This record gives sequence, structure tokens and C-alpha cells, in this order.
Amino acid sequence: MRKENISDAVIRRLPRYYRQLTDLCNRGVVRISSHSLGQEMNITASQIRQDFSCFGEFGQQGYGYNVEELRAEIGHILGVDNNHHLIMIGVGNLGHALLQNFPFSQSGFTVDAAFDVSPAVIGTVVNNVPVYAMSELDHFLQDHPVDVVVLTIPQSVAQDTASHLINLGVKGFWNFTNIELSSQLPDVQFENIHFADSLLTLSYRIANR
Amino acid sequence: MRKENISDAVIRRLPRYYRQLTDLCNRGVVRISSHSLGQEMNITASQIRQDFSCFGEFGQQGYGYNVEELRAEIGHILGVDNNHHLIMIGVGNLGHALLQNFPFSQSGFTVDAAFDVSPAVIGTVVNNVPVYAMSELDHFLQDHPVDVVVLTIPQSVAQDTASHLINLGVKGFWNFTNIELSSQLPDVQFENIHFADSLLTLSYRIANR
DNA sequence: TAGATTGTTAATCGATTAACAATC
DNA sequence: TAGATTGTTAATCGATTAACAATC
Repeated sequence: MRKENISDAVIRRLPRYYRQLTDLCNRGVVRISSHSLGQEMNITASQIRQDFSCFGEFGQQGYGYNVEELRAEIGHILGVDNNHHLIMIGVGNLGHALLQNFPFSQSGFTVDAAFDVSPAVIGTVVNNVPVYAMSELDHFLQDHPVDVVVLTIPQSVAQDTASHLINLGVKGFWNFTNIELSSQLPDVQFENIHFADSLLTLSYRIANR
Repeated sequence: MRKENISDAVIRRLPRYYRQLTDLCNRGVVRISSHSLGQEMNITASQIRQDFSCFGEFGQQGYGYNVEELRAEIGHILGVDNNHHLIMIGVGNLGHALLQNFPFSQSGFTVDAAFDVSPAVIGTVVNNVPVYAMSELDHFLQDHPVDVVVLTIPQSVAQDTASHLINLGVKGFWNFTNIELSSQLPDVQFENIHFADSLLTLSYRIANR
């Protein structure tokens, strides 16, 4: 029974399923039951079946799930076969590290360009991605619609940059600055990587063991 | 009414409160009610009061909360005044970026050292943090107990490295590799930054807008 | 066929929100 | 004092788990 509104809890488990299924594929496992999958991932079989049932019927009674097929289905749900386009704003240490190491294409993203204000990086090419001056950003977006902008810029300019990009039609942000961004428009999506928040929860758990 | 077991949902909101209160402090705001705080953070006043009540009574009827005081209390709960010690394993692009830019001390962490296998970085000092050879790790840990190890290493060696460190007594991991780490020992804490999972949830939301 | 396992409905559990007496 | 706002109890909502008929 396909559901209309999928809860955030379910969505956040999808990438984990996808990861686990990719691993099972690589290990040559052909079929798996919700029970075995649950054991490997430390979640209940019930939850797995409930989660999947939000999107369709991918299994077979008495058999379980075909690993490769299920992986493809979840990948499809996540949009990995959509060839999303992405640019990066801010090629400092972190931006550079992501361009260099993060396998964007494995998540279905093509990195079209990066932008920065520093003359030291403008004009360089990092892992096949050209770095342009910030002044060229508006013009670039006219010809190259992008689905996601990665924000690896200083906090101080984060909201202004985001607002500017929203005005230019950008609807998706992968935000690495440790602030909550906001938008007037309702259909703009922010996904945050809050390093400090993450470390502080670890700090809490250590301090209150 | 202090609670025994605090739910993960509550814990994950604490850093956000801390961040918002720090901001309010900087803006010179002296007092705030749960209602106003909720408006700024887009959560209900009820939830805020429930959350705080897990840890104690920090407000005053008819007045609200003293911002600076509340910030200090939450910081204390999070352990920012515990002076936790931390080392990093893996000084590649990402590790280097974190050492260079991430304000560990603001979260109450002292970075004692970093370790890598590459001769290119061994012996260097990044932002006052010395980089040692991996072979010196065991010896180092004998003299320098650490609370948290940052894992910015390739996936392929992540679980083995973690297991080794757990045997040496390490109880906290800030894991940047995109795999689920596990431990036999029950009191070992893992906090994961799964870049790919994060981007995939954004991909989902864009694809299913 | 018999055993296994699904998708779904019902039951339970936990988290969020509402309400309100207490009190600054 | 009167108004405001807390901390907490009760009500609601949503998410997880259990149960089971359907069926491969």
C-alpha cells in the first residue's frame, strides 16, 4: 500500500538500506528475507517490511527479496538514476576535500562547477571540476540549471548566499555551515551537515555514560 | 523532574538549543520565554519546556529563562566544559580540512595529535596539531588517554582500525567513513557523519517534490 | 504439498502537544 | 496585585512492533 506522505524517519533509513543492499550485492548474495536483513542491520523485520510497503511491493511470499532488484528499486526511489546536477560554492579546505574524495556520481550527481572568491583557486580544476569566480555564478546558472548547491562557505555569508541562490531558482541545498538556513519559498530543501552538533551529541554521550 | 533515560530525539536537539542561545547571547538578549525561543527555532514551547525538564529546572515562572545561564547549563549538560581529549586518524583531504577549520575547542575538545601512514604528512604540524606515524599510535595512547578518535580514513580499514582502538580502550568515535561500525563492548559510542546518506535524503526530497 | 515469508492490520510504545495549577 | 510563564500531568499523535491471513 503506497503511502502519500512518507515520514522523515523512513526516508532517513532508505540510504542505509541502499548501502546494505549494495554490500550484499558485492558479496554475491542473491536473495534475502526481511528477517535476515534486519539481523544484519539491527532493526526489526517488521520495520523493514513497513518501510518498504510505503513505496510498493518488492518481495515475494516464501522467498523474500531479490537483492539486486530491491537495491535498484530503492536506488530509484532515492533518485540515484535521475542524474541530478550540482555545483559547489566555496572551495576552501572542506570544499576541496569533497571535490577530491566524495563520490558524487555514486549518488547520481554530476558536479558541473565550483565557485569561489579567492584568486588562488579561481581558474583551477579540481578532480575535473572547474573553479570559477563568484562573479560568474549568476550567468552560469542561466545556462546550467542545477538541482543542488553545496554550501562550503563561511557562516557569515551563508544565509545571504543561499537567499541569492533561491532568488535565482535553486531549490536544493547541501549545507555544511553550522547555521539553520531558511527560505520564504516553501519548496526549497535544505539538508544540513552540522559537524558541531554531531560532535556535541557524542560529547554528551561520553560525559553522561 | 530529572529523567533517567533521555531519548535520542531530545539529545539531538540540545546542540541546536546551545547554538541558538549562543546566538542570543551574542545579540545581547538577556531573557527569553519558551514561547519566543520556540518561535525563533520553529518548535513548540511545550517541547522546549519538556526537553529542559529532563535535566532540571532552569526557568522562573513569569520571567522565562536567563539566556546566559541557560546556555551555560546546556553547555554543561553537553559536556563542553569537560575538556575532552581527541586524536585524529587519517590526515587526508578531509582530516586536514577538519584540523584546519573545525573549532574543536568551542565544543570543549583538545586535539592532542593526528596519525597517518603517509610519509608526506608524518612529521608535519597542522594547525598546531602534530602528525605522527600510525606505528606510534599504540605507544601514544599509553601515555595519553583520549575520549574520542576521529576516523577520517578509507572505508576499507575503518572497522579494523576501530576494533584495534577499542581494544586499546577507546570508547568514543567520530566516524566519517560511510560504514556502520560495531563493537563487542557495550559502552563504546559511535557518532557517524554519513555524507552519502545525507546527500541521498536530499536527492530523495528533490526527486519526490 | 509444507514451510517460509510477505504485505497489512491491529496493538503497543514513545514522543509531541495541550492544558493548567503553581508561583514569580 | 495582575499578568506572564514555568514545570508537570494528561491527551493526542505518530512510529514501531506484533500478529496473521494470504500465497509463493
